[in-house]
Amino acid sequence: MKMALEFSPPQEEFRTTQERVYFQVRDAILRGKFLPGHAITIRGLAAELNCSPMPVREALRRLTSERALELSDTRRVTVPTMTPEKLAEICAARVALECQAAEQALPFVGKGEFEQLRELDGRVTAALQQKNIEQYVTANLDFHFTLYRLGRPHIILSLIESLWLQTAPLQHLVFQRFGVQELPDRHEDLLEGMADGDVGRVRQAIRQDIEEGLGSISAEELH
Amino acid sequence: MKMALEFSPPQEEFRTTQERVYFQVRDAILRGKFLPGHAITIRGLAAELNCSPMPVREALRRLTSERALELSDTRRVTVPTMTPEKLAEICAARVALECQAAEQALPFVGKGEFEQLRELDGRVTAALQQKNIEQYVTANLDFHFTLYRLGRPHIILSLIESLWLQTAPLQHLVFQRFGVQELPDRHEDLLEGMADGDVGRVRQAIRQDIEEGLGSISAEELH
DNA sequence: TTTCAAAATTTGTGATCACATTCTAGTGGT
DNA sequence: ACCACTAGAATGTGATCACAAATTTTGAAA
Repeated sequence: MKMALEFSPPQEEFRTTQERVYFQVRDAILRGKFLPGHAITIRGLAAELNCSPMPVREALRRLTSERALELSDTRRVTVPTMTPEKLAEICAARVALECQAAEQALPFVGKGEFEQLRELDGRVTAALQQKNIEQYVTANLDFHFTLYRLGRPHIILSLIESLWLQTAPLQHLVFQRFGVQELPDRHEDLLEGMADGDVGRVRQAIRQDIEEGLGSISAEELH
Repeated sequence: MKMALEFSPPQEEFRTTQERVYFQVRDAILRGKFLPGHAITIRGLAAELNCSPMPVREALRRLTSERALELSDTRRVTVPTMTPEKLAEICAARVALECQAAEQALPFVGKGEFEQLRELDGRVTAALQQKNIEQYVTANLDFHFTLYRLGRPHIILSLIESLWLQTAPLQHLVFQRFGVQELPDRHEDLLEGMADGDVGRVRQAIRQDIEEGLGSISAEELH
C-alpha cells in the first residue's frame, strides 16, 4: 500500500541519507501521521523514501532510543501506545525540564524577543479560535521552543524535544477526536511573568500549561 | 593495536549482537575506559568485539543519540569533550530530574529499602576512605539508582542515565588526576530526609550532592 | 461459517561489498 | 629543522545478500 504525502519532502539539505530519513520520520510523528500502535517496517519505509533499508534502520534505531518509537518484543518497530503511568512521568519530566529551560531563558528575553513571543502566542490563540488543529500544534510548538532556545540550551532542549515526540501521537489522536477548542493555555500568565522578570510566576505558568494540557488528555480515555 | 580488557565480557544474554555491543560500549564508558576526545572506529570496535561492523554501527548510533558519544563534523565518532556550558546544563538537568525521581521514590522507601540504601551508602563511604576510585564510582551509582528505581520510573530514569553517561569520561579523568578523597557527599542528609519523609530536605540533599560533586570537577580545569 | 495448522511471504539482523571522503605517513623543497 | 603536498591506507555510508524468526495467507476439517 502506497501512502502518499505521509512524509514531507526534506526541507534542508542533509549530509547523509540516514539523517534525512531521521528528520522525515520525526516530522511525520510530530505532525501526527502515525497512530499509536501502528507497526513500521524497515523495507516499507525504505521504499517510500527511495533508499535502501540501511539508512532507515539507523534512523529508526535512533528514534527508538529517543523513545519516539518503540521496539516490540518481536523486534518490530511500532508507534508507542500511551499508558497513564507514562503520561504522568512525561508530565513530571516536562515540568521539571521546561521550568528549568524557561528560567534559563528569562535573562535573554529582551524587548524584541518578548514581542516575537507575543506574536507567536497570537497565532496559538487564533488557531484555537479557528479550531485549526494543524496550525495550533505548529504554533504552540514554535511558541514553547522559541522561548526555550533563548537560553541556548543544548542538552536540556534535546531532552525536552524527546518528551514532546513521545506525546505527539496521542495528542493528535485526542485532537482529532475532541478538537482543540477547549484547550486551556497559560501563555498569558507566562508572558506577564516574563515581563516582570518573575521567575516564580514563569515556572508556575509553565507547570500549569503542561499539567492542564496533558491533564485534559488523560481525562479522556487513553485510546 | 589490540586493547585487551577494555571491554568486559557481556554479563547477561542479549537477544541481538547490536544490543550486546551497545551495553559493552556503554559499560566501558561508565567505567572510564574512554578518554574525552578519543576517536572510535567502527571497524576497530567490530574487530575487538568479534562481530561485523553492522551491529557496531547501530550501537554507536544509539549511543550518539544519547549524547554518550559524539559525531564529529567529519562523521567520526568520538568521546565528547566537556565544556563549562555543557557541564552547567547537565548539572541543572540532573538536579531537576533526580529531585523529581527521588520525590517519586519517597513513598516507596520502607524499612527494608532504607536499610539497603544505608548499606550502599556505607560502601560509598568506605570507598572514599580507601580512596578506591573504581569502587566509589560503582557504589555511588548503585546508591543513586537504587533510590530512583523505587518509584518505578522508566522515562525519567533513562533521561538520568543519559546524563550520567555524559559526565562519566570527564569524571574518571578528574578522579584519576586528583583522587576521590575530598569528594563531598550529601547521602547522610538524604537518608535523614527520607527517614522523616521530608520531601524538601530530600530535594535539597540531592541538589547539593549533584552541585557539589560536579562543582568540584568544574573547579579543576576542564581537561 | 468457524477453527486451526501448515505453507508462503514478509520482516529484522548480521555479513559483505563498493565507493567517496578522510586520515596518515612519507616525500621533497625551503 | 620545518612546512606543504601527495600517495596510500583506513574510515563512514549506503546497497545487496543470506538466513532465521515472525507474520500472514491458505486450505481443509468440523
